[in-house]
Amino acid sequence: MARKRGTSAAVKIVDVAAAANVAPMTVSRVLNAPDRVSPATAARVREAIDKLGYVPNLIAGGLSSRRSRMIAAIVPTIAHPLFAAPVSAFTDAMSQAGYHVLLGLSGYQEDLDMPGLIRAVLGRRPDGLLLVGSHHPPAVAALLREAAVPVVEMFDFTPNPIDMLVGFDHREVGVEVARFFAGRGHKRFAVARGNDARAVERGAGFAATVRELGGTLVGEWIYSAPSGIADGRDAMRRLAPDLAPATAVMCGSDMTALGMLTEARVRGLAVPEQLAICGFGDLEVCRESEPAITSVTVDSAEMGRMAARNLLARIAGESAPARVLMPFRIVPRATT
Amino acid sequence: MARKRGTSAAVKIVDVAAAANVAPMTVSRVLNAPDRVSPATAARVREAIDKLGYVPNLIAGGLSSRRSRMIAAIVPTIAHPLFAAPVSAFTDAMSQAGYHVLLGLSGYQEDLDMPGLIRAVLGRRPDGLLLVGSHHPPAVAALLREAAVPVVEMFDFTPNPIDMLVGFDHREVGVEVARFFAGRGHKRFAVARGNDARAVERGAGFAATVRELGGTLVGEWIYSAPSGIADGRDAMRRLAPDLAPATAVMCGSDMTALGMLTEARVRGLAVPEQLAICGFGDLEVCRESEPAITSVTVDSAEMGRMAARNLLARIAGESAPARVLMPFRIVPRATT
DNA sequence: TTGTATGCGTTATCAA
DNA sequence: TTGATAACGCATACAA
Repeated sequence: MARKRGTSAAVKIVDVAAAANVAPMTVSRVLNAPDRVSPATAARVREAIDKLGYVPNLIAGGLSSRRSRMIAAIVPTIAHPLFAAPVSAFTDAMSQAGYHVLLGLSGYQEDLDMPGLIRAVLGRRPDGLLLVGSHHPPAVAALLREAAVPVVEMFDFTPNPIDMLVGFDHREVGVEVARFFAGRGHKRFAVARGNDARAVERGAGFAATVRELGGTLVGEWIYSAPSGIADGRDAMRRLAPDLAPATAVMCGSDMTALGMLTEARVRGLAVPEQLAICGFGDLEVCRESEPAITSVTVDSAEMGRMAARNLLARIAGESAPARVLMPFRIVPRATT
Repeated sequence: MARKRGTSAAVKIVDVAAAANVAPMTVSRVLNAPDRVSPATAARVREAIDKLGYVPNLIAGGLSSRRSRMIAAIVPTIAHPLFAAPVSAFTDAMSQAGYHVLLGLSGYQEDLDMPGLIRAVLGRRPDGLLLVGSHHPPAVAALLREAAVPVVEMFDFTPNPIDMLVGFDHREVGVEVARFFAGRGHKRFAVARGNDARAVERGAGFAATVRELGGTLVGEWIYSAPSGIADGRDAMRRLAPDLAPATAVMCGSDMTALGMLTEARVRGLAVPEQLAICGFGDLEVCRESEPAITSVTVDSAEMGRMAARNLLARIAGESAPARVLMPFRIVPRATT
């Protein structure tokens, strides 16, 4: 014996096996495949487990079975409610299925070493990955494809997912918001949005549709993601000179929308008469503000659960759709 | 050979060792203790690592070294910004130290099987635990003490932590808010808060101090945590009959405060003349609302980093303070 | 500075 | 239905 490690007082599978007068393998089966053990021995084993307070070592189990029962979730931030909701739903669904979620925060900085983050996480040999967003450096997709691990991307809807995708079409959101405004007679439009890829797409769809419908884009204000209320107030201050006569603004998020609404009130601008506002995300802040803010809603909890379902199916070797397009809907409220 | 497992195509430490003409142990050292390897061989090994795309299996490493380099974070919810900020900061700090964070969502339901959640997480053999909040079922503390794993509790300040504690004194917050209001001449007070343990403490401190100072608690509205804007609007509707003459309200969170402010505006109540409002958390929503809302601020990002620092110190075998009391401060704004 | 032997705690596989 | 055995891929302890 060439080692002198600290004798772990922790109870192991052999201890349980000894206490129950069975082989370790039988204990393992009681835990992982109960139907392959006779009820009598299973009961005896469970008794021993309880008596000894045995907590199976999933690290050892993972090494042996080559299944870690962990999922890595790579998220730009959990501090924005837009992401917190689907990530929570995803985590809950995974927990119920017996998986644990490793949280990786990628931030919004371009200089973050995303491939490094992915590599670090792959060292844990996760059974699957959740990526929030679909705009990664090319090295990331290569890394993941090579690792041959199931991946779901969530939030975006792009043509060539790394593996699977659950999201919605941000460009189409912009298109629909423009149509919604136009349908209410608006001719003048503006945008206040973040510089993240999704907001860029929504902005592009909006601008293109505005042109198509013969409207005018009178102003555009771009801030750094993630969006806050201050960004909306700021946008209002910058865009104010261009907002008369009546203009309809698409905001990058509900936070931005609330900020614009707040600043509009301060400036005595009539909403929606002089300024119509549409947010994005349908957060509580929109529903409960006064006036209530029109917003684009998407069932983000369902999106998280769907991502979990598809990932679990793929892990189980079942088929799962490569791309799931989630619906969205504009909820008209008092700001339009 | 009694097995026929799938021949893993994955590159392992022996493959790198062969490619670099060294022993596997040398490769391990290049990765975990570079100063114990000569620069020449280290360079050769790194080259092999890059060429083969070797990603060390941390599960195997963890089993061998008995250090998982994982931390489990048990949080009621990440969907509330009050928790999202410190948990983000904690996760960032841990990532920088080479640790991964396992996310466990405990929710607010009493019926959640918290001991079960803890046991499941302990199966991963985390090197440490972060618990948000200090009000656990007794079984949880027993479980964790027995596991002999470093634990930090965050957010509360209680006399007998399981292990370590970084938080602030919620009762004292209530006391200070009452004094703050009284110092501005208020005699009539009300509370709108959640039913979670921390809000209960703040409410108790507030009520006791109000009595002590000869004021009157004219109303109290309690909702289910976590708090939202709707809870604040609701509170305003319920408390309205009791709010004349001028009353000062302590809210359970900034969301509640924003809701009350919104509903007060709808009802034409003058703020702060007829109704003074103080929130809790100092979220952006307070700073950027109009009027800006007075709130209690605590550096929650620093709290998360501090929790990470202390946990890392303890893991490294260094000493770390058992209890760290974080300061808080009332930020007077336009609602008081 | 580098290498060798061994075990970390579990599960897949085959045999009984 | 149960058991014996050999990996799983790496790092510790010790030797050279």
